[in-house]
Amino acid sequence: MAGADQEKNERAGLDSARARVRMRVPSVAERVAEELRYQLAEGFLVPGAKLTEATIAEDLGVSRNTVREAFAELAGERLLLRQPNKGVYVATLEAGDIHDVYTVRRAIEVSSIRAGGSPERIAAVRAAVEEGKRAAEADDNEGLGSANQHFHGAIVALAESNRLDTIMAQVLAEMRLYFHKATLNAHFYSDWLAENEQICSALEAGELERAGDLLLAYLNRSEQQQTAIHGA
Amino acid sequence: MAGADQEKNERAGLDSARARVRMRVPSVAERVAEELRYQLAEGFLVPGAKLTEATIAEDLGVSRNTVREAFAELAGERLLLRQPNKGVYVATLEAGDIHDVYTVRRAIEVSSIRAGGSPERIAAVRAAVEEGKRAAEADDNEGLGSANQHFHGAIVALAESNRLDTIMAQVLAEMRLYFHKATLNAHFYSDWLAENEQICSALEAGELERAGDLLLAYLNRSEQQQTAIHGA
DNA sequence: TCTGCTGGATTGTTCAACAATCCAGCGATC
DNA sequence: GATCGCTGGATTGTTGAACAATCCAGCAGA
Repeated sequence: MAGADQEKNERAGLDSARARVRMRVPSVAERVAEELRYQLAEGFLVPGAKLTEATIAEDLGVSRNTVREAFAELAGERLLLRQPNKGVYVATLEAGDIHDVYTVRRAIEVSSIRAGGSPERIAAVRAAVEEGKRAAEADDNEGLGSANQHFHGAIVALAESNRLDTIMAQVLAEMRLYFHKATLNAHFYSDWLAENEQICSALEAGELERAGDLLLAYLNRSEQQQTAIHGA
Repeated sequence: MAGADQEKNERAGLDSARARVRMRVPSVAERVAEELRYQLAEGFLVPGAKLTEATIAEDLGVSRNTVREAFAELAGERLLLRQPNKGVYVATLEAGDIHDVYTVRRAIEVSSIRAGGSPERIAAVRAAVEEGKRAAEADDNEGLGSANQHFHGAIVALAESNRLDTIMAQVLAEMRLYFHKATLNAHFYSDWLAENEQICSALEAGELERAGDLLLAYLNRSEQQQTAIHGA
């Protein structure tokens, strides 16, 4: 979910014996942002809804200024839209946004898979594929969705780039917000479950070009489907 | 500079006759962020420098809370680093950051150029190349740097993706901060001036694969050079 | 030399206030 | 009846002050 944040206490340089872990105590503003992110992902807050500073502040028992800080963060992630002097609204799908999001995904996912990755990272991709299979067997729609996100997240993680990871996390958060569950009718799943398997196999076999092509084809098709469902 | 922001008043949907332009009056916090971005790009604030809220607030004649908001924005862009309870510092180059940044650039630049673009967008790339030539003739080091940034920005703009554009703008801002002028010794320039020309020609000729390969090679070499100069 | 304390400085957060802006409603006018 | 202008209420933008929490450097003492 908020996978974009937890790498802040990365310390490649090990301090002698025990690496002091720097006990992460999120600030209040961060916790507010986290809570809002959660509500957005879960569909409590639907696109277009207006968020009033005072209301949220009171609901969460924090100061209006703190809420403001959280808003700024989420606006930076494109989850909220700030309209000066009017208020902040949950982001809505504008014309071209679907294409835009998929353009980003094509860029970073295909590039990542084409460069390959360490065995551990590849294993993580495999794990996501298996996770999807298990969810399918268990008829767990919820689980299928997140398995798919894990799959694509793991692909980007191949590149071992913090920046790409956070970009991907943000894009996935956007997609969760826009395409919330509704569009995940089970008839899609059979398609990409098999396809993820294929992509993963190609990756494991070192056929990076083919893996990239398959992934690209998938993303193109997925964009078409989403565009067909929601407006252009 | 802050090319990441001005597209906020985009209105594809034209309102009947006169499109109301929505007179952009940046909020105070935004102006503070803008000022800091400027000072960062210009080298007034060097990596590692500490920014004290109260000081900046007084210097710019704004409230501490407002400075805080600006800090949050810049921290989101990775230009500042927030260390809880300690303060905010100008971002410094950590181990692996160079590779990380170039990984992002490879992903989005190569992907963008491989997909080609409209004639107008291609013309913009050409314009950046010519801008570089002129700067070279005039021995304008400053101009050479920004021409190069325009070139790579124009390449990403081929994809016509707001999201990719802002990502690229942020990456370029990071590079301005880290590699500020110092590393731009003129002997590099002859290299990539000719190379930009080649890439642009290939693009104009529709030889997208070749253009992508050239660009990729350039980015790899550039990464090596930067890594050689700064630490790993 | 190490330990532990302590005071000062800075950040994190809250609160209250006020200016600026927007919006809906409501007459007044043509 | 539609348009214009006003007005009042609500919300945002920004400020200033306050206080708790945290960090850090310096210092006293073992």
